Amino acid sequence: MSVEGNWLSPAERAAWVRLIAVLELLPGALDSQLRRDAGLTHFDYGVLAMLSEAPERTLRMTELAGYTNATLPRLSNVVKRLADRGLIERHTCPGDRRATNVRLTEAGHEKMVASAPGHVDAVREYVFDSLSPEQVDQLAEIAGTMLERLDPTGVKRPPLDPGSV
Amino acid sequence: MSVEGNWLSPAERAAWVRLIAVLELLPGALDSQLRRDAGLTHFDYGVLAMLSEAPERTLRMTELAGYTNATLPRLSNVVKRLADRGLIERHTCPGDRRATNVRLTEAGHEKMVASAPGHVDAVREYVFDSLSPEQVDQLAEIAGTMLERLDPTGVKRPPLDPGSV
DNA sequence: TAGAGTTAGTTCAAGCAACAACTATTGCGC
DNA sequence: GCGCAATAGTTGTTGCTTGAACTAACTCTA
Repeated sequence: MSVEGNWLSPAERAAWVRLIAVLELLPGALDSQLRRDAGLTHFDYGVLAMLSEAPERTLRMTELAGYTNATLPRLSNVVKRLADRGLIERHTCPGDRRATNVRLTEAGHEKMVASAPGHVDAVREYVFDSLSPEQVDQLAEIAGTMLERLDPTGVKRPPLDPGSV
Repeated sequence: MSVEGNWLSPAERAAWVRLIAVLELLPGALDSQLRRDAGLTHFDYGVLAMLSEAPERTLRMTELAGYTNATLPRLSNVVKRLADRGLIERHTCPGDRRATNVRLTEAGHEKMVASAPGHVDAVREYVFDSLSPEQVDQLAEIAGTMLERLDPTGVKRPPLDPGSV
């Protein structure tokens, strides 16, 4: 590139090219597995997973958008499609009629139960099987640090209850 | 989720939810900066960067697709758009008339020189500024390990010359 | 209790990506 | 040499994401 100035160091560059490649390849790999085995996008799966952990299996659109790191328009379309398939329901909130509560249906819950194991296997295969326990902790630390820059307000982090995937 | 079986450990789950969030947010953040400041997608930028490091600033389509982790149809469209803007040129390879050689033009090189510093700043801001040198090495190691699972043949790794971003 | 401003969500147009089908060129076997 | 398979790219269709309006509902203030 021959541009002077504050360039990346060799160590940073090595980390960067690999991170970029992971960013490009991992989402596609996860999408392929879920789409093939469950007919779901990885993002769809995340929506269902968040709902399945929420109290009453219900969340408000804005809250759900925050947890899934999505914009509201994007979530709106995804939720519409999932509702058409009967996996979730939409109810206007009685208290605030601007708001919409999204609820996981029984069919949606069964879908999760059926598709989760295969997805977990894929996550293990692509990510955790080849990492040492120390590396898992390092990854959590590093990704958490990045998140504080990417989402400084921290709005977009779920309660971190149990069992997300 | 209440599904028995080989679930993720708490440590793995902590790493996973953070990694997922980074996967969702970082590409968008990089895209926004480049689109706003340079009128380029992050993928566009990667294409130009790869070309700027190649000998003669020229690469074959298939080779370039490998380096940028893209499918050939996707690259074909991107290259067409970049060529329309005068940033690259396409030449049928004299030796093998099936093949297309893509070359960075002088305008394309100037575009890189103009937009690289701002992009590097963004990369620093989102990723490296808040990581220790040890974490940078750990990240390189971890991402490299994942890549071996995601791209076992290793086809998709560039020569790792100097100055990629 | 109006009116201004804010919040929640949907919809619309434009652009990009994935997958499949297609063309053109090359190389190999007989 | 002739024909078949493999290689290198392109094109076209469909679906999804994004960003910008737009509607509806709520709140705060005068």
